[in-house]
Amino acid sequence: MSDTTHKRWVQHSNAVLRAAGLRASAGRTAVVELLSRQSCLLTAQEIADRLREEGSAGSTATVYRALETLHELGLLRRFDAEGVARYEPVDPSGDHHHHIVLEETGDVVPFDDAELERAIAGIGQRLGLIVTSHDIILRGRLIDDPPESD
Amino acid sequence: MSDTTHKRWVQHSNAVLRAAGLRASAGRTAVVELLSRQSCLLTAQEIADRLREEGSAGSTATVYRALETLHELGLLRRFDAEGVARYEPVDPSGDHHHHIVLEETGDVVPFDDAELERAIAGIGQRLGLIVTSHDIILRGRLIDDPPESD
DNA sequence: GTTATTGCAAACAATTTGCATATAA
DNA sequence: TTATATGCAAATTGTTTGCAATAAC
Repeated sequence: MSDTTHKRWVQHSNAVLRAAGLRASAGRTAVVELLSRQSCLLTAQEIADRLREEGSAGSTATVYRALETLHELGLLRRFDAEGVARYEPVDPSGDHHHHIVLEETGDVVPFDDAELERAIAGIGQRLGLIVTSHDIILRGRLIDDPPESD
Repeated sequence: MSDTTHKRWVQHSNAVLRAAGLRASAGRTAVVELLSRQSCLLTAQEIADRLREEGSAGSTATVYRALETLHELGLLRRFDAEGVARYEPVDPSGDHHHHIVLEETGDVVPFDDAELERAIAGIGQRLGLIVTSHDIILRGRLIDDPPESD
């Protein structure tokens, strides 16, 4: 996400929160701020740690509560993997990406692919249902990397 | 999966386990048996409960250990969602399906879609990497269902 | 016999919750 | 003011592990 997109997401989030009757409180605001700077997956712990590092408020409980609220309001996307949840901002313009986990390193790399989106868009009709969201995680490696040999 | 496929998976699993130097022990065998009958996602707890119901061996620890082993050997697929892991057999013929979570009920329905598979198959080349596996979860509702209104 | 496997209970890790206090509106 | 938000600590939930007893091969 571009710098402008970050700001737009913060504003959008604030608007949605206000509209839901919630307040611009310190803890939640700090979480929104932090997430807006980070375009890709963060865990609750990582968020809590960083907030504490930079001196912002943010107890574990507050971070978890903020993430739950933001997720419910559709402002965050959530991924569950290996027993931990990770979150990232949802671009209000509708843009989104997916993730591929590199098997060598465990790194998570965002990607997007028009062909894939097209296929997903058609699934609803083919199966007779309304698809409201989708999560896709690929696993693989860079083409140059040697295959695993442990 | 058909009845025959179930049996094939059990046999395949047993072969792989033996090849890995592991024994045909009671607990793990019961887990394999149970999973072969259930083609779709089960949690460790569900497995442990069912085993106990039907009188088979199966402490929590054994179930978790069996699932870990089977997953490592590529015999199971694992999905993380809402803080719980779910497992299902991997069809040795390479067939696989994906899942859609119905938002009304939480039910998980398996589906597969050739178009989607085709898109995924092409992603590797388009992005310059080797995709070794993929997990896809859709969320949505049946076309007749009324949209949520809470 | 030797080595893998089991079950129990204790240990863990991620997340949630109760409650009294602080704070935005 | 008054309802929302916070922080702490305790409680839950899902999963892992140490260890002595047991079962496969």
